[in-house]
Amino acid sequence: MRNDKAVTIFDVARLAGVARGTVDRVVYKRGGVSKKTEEKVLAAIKELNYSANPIASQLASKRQFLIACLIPSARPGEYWASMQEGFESGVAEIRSHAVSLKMYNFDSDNPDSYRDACERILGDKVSGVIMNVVFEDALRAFAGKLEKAGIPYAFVDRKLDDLDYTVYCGADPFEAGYLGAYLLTHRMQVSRIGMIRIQRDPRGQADPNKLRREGFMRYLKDYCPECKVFSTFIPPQDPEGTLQILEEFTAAHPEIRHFVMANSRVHLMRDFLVRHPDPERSVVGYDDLERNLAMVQDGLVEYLVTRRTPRQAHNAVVEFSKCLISGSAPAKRNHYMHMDILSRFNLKDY
Amino acid sequence: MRNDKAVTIFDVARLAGVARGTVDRVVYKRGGVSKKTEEKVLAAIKELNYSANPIASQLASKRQFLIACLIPSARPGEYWASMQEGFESGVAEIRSHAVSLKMYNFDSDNPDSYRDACERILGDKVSGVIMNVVFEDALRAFAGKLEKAGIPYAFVDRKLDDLDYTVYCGADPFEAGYLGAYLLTHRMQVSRIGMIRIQRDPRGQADPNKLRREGFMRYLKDYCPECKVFSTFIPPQDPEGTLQILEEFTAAHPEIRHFVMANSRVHLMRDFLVRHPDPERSVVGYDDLERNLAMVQDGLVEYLVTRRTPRQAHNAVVEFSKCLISGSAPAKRNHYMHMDILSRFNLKDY
DNA sequence: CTGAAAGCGCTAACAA
DNA sequence: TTGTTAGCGCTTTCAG
Repeated sequence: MRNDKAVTIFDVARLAGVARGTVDRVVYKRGGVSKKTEEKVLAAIKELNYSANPIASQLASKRQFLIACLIPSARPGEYWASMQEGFESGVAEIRSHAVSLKMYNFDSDNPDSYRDACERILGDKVSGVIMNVVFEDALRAFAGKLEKAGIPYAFVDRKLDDLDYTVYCGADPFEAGYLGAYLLTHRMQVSRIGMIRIQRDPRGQADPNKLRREGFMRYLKDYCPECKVFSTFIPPQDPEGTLQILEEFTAAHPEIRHFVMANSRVHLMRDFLVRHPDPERSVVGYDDLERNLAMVQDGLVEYLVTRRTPRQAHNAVVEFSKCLISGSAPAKRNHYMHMDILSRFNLKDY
Repeated sequence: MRNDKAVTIFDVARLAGVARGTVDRVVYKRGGVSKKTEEKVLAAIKELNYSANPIASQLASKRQFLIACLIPSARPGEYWASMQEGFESGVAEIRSHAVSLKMYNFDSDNPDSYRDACERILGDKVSGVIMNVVFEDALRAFAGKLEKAGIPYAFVDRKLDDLDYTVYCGADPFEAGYLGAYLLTHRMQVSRIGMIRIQRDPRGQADPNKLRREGFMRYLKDYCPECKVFSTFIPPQDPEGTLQILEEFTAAHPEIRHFVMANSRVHLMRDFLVRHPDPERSVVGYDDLERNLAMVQDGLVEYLVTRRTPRQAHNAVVEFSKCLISGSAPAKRNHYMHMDILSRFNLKDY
């Protein structure tokens, strides 16, 4: 089983009666080989069960791959920042210096800055692009251009199913929503739930948490049909305003003790929760931002539903790189990640 | 930041005014270099911020590493089988053909077969050993011999803290126990818990789940001090006997609706649970065996506390290999894994 | 103690 | 269309 280790390109060449260069041409489908020789080589490869030594290949070829990462800019600790971390640890894993990354950040509230970043990518002649779904229409236009230019692209976290992406790494948002509702309600009698949402200035942006909310509502329909959900919207950049809105909301609905935030910013509730302690209250949030984890640690959030954001990104660059390096389609195109449940007692080492 | 990519051993040699071979000797502390030259080389390395290209290094050195895996033999689907899977996927990740694995299985009920396997390893002149803790005394003796022979070893899952292992990958069993008690009791009024244990023929075997049980009890002490735990023991190889014991146990304690199995075999309760359905009952188990996952899927077990067994093993061989290849101590010696909570609604893609 | 040189298995440019 | 050859960056043996 491990004796195939000895099989080199040289053995194949000898058996096929050709030069090493020719074998190489066949292996990498570089063309310029007669049908007949190709068959001989292929036969020899099969017979010897040859597969190229990636180490040697790496060393000899000075090929460089530049992967463009197209994601919103973020401050440290925000969602997109941990995604960026994941990208970087991904290239670290494929230790070969053959792959490098370039960030193309844009303002997630500004489609023009997005289009701008796309243009820069097209101008830079990168080998591939990893991205998320933010502005759907602009994304479709960009993907079209990439395909025309023969540049492959991959999705992290969210994807558009009908596009011709190379790989995808992410979790099912509908299921995440479903799970969140389970965690918020099981073992309890819950008749009212407060759903806190974020005021957004959409400008063509796809609603990023729609599917999560749908999953959440679906669970209720399936298991707590009598349960009612009341929503309110808070301004993400305005702690004062947020506090006030939450106070008004809870004053108007004093019977609500169960809250959910389907977006990644349950930490925005912190002030409110700290000021109005209530042992009967239960809060479920999403995503493994530092500040969210701290909420769980401090007992303000009971459950956090998440997948490892950095790992998702990490996997994406690893898988995508493999495709680029090998020049072939991935063994598995869609990599769905398991959803993690985080509580106060399994937070360590996450 | 990426321009250090150009720095080769040649640059260092030139700057230090020595031959490449000398630089190599210094880098790998192979000795035979005068203090003075060594300093020059070290200075040059620091100045250029040189670090060896692992790809080239790999290719040039024909070193081979054979890692011995010392774990109990297992049938497919059992705990040790998934650990073995993880080992194998680990070597697959370090694609370099420099590392290979050899399994040394023993009968987990038979210390003699264990000692036998140890002897075989010693005879085979392996480069390193990955193992778990089963027979503590015999293990200590073996570890001593390994140290004497200069063979490094790593632990997966469980470890003995006072031994001089190279790396460890696993999860904290005490915490796992603590978490399990939380999941079994929170949001509920629980005053009695049934703990199902396995009848074992110890013969010098360390009790593998002691710490888990301690963690479990500790949680109760901290959060449900009035809660009482009743134990019973079932025979692992005897479904009839198991059923009968469980029936007797529950007949004797009809008020118990909360059960825990701290070992990896909650699936042994399946028959009983199926025959005596009870929507009020709650069961918590451990470890991600296929058959346990099926119990969760079928609603027989409410929560499973686990870490990815194969991943643990996978990480162990990857980390251990890195140490072997680089010949140096690991950056991080203890790799603690986060504990996963598995429920019916986040089972997919695990 | 140190330098020189022959590869490791593969790629790519150049000849033929 | 195919063969030849000079490296990739490092290790290791053999002289000196």
